Amino acid sequence: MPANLKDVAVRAGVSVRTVSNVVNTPEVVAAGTRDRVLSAIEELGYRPNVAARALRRGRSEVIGLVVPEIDSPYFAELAAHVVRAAEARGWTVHIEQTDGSGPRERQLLDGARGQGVDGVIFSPWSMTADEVSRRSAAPPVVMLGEQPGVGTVDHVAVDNRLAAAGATRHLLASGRRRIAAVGVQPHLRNETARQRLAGYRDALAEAGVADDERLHVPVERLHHQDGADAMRRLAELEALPDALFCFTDQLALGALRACADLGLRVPDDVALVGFDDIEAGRYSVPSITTVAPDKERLAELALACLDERMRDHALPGRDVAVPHRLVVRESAPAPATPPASAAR
Amino acid sequence: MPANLKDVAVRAGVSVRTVSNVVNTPEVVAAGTRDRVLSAIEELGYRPNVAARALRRGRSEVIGLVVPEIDSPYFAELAAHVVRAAEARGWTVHIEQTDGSGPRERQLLDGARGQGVDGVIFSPWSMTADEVSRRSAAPPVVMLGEQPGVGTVDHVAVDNRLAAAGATRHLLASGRRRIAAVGVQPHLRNETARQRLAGYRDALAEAGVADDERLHVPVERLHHQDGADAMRRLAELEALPDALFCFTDQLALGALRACADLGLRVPDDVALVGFDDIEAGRYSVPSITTVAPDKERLAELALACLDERMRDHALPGRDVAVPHRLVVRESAPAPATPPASAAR
DNA sequence: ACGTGGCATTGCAACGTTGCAAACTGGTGT
DNA sequence: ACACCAGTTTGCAACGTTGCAATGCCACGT
Repeated sequence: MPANLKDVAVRAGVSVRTVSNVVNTPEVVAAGTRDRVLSAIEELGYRPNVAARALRRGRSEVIGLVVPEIDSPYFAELAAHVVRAAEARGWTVHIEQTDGSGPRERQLLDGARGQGVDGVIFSPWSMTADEVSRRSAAPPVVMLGEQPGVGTVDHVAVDNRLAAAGATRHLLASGRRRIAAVGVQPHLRNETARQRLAGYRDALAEAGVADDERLHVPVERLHHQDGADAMRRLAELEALPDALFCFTDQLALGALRACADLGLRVPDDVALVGFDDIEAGRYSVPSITTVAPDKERLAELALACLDERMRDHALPGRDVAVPHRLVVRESAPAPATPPASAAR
Repeated sequence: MPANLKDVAVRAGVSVRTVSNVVNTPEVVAAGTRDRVLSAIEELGYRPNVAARALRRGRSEVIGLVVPEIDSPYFAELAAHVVRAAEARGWTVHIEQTDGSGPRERQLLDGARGQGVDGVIFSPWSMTADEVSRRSAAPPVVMLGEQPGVGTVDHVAVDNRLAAAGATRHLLASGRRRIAAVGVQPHLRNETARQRLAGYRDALAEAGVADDERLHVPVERLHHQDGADAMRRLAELEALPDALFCFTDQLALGALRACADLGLRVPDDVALVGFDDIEAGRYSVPSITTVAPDKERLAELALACLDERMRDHALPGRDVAVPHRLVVRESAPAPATPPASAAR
């Protein structure tokens, strides 16, 4: 049976309240008393009971991290940063997976209410900020990824449209003209995919390249398999694309695999750009050119938002931008290297 | 302010205790009363306060998952299974990262005591079962990975020695004779690495192949980079190895990348076998032959152990085996395809 | 000697829930 | 008519902590 405040108090010959003070506000306790209490704590191995503390204080110092799937490299890397940043604030992190299901997203968010989390970092798949805002009783929520309307929740994200345009421009600059967009999700209200498609179109329009809808490849999920399937479908077109802008690195890695199977050389025949800068893309052959969001910053900013929002529930929804950069690697090298078609 | 039992009780015109009964043991409440209470719960959006419940019951229905790093694909995939299996039991999962630091492992395990977790799934890096057992005040712990002594904690793992021997035998069967072991950790008490090395040696001995210590490559961590570094070091030997048994897929993927840089063909010049069966290894070029532990089963068995141990803290330490199989892919194909050296 | 102020310590109550055991209800058996 | 029983419902207390406000103590100034 673990020791409680009372056990420590008896041992140190002080009141329960004084022990509590030593634990929480040591500066108000006289040095002598403090030392005596600290030894008693040490001897008994006392640890505050978090349940009692949470009940009394009304805060648990626990936040929820709700993601589609923790085993997708992007979310795994993000989670690592979130856990580290949370720890720096003295918070612990509960992980929940929505498995990319809308109903489950709703259910988890509703459940969060009583689940003793002080706030939630939510990476939505199909829910929008509006919908989240309407669930009034829930604890503060910070959403990852852009959102169309500004509800009563914050959202923290890279400027997906700008980033996608940058990636596409990079491909255009190296002479590619038939650029596919892999990762479109027409049936879902997934704002991130929407923005990336918009950015892709911006860049095409800028360059005066026609936006060929046959090159928009929808996917169910964002796994390797979906990227591979997408590439195979593209290979069936009468004219092959000369580049793919994949909405995630995982899709790009899947497409890369399919290229190998199809006998297509990357980047010579097809250039690939991904998004997320996951570790695997740095070591693949060829390595993946990608849009790298500053994930550490993303996590830190999300927690900072949550922190403010926990202090003041009435805060209006905010829109926080996270820096990103294009990391040029082998799958879509810098323009100096023209595509094989131009070289011949 | 969220509704509590009292609010519901007032609304339904019953006592607090009856509402509690409806929530916890509906079968003892008369149907009429039950319906009235349920509507009140619905109307007020009542959710039990988990902190109060945990305080009163002495159980939080939260377990901790302590891993070196959640962003390593193996741990990410494992975590996904653990979270799903925990959810099926009505538990939530609290994630902590040790960053592969011994002191942090100890600190986190000690901290777990008061942290309101009912149990811990611990994937150790350098701590042994003996050490964990000695921390008496901690909640029940189930360790992932084999352990030398049987302390008072359970451990759930594949038979690493057997699995490693199988992987090595596969390489031997296809004619490889200079097989490197990548992932040795001599300075650490990492039992998993130890067992895999032992299995590798078993297979070599069996085949009458000398165990050349120059082919044991130590690594600091298990990242892609470490695998790539290992391969580069091996390439500096006077005689190149004709195969690598990498202790994790991530190391294998790193080695694969280094092979590309060194102009070595896989599997023609060098065959690769990994361990873990992470998703990325299924889509790399070439795909990675690997030892696949049944991760879903692993998670489920670990939780089952924890469950039993939570009911009976005095249970002796157990040793639970998880099934595994060798998945043959391109990086080390079946023996039918002899290595390039033999073919010439 | 006495009031004053600052510092250190304390007791009480409450957070929302559930274990326990008692109390109530209406119907049944004698 | 009365005791008894099963089926429902209830009140009280306690889990371990902390907010609040009050108390005790001591040295200082007048």
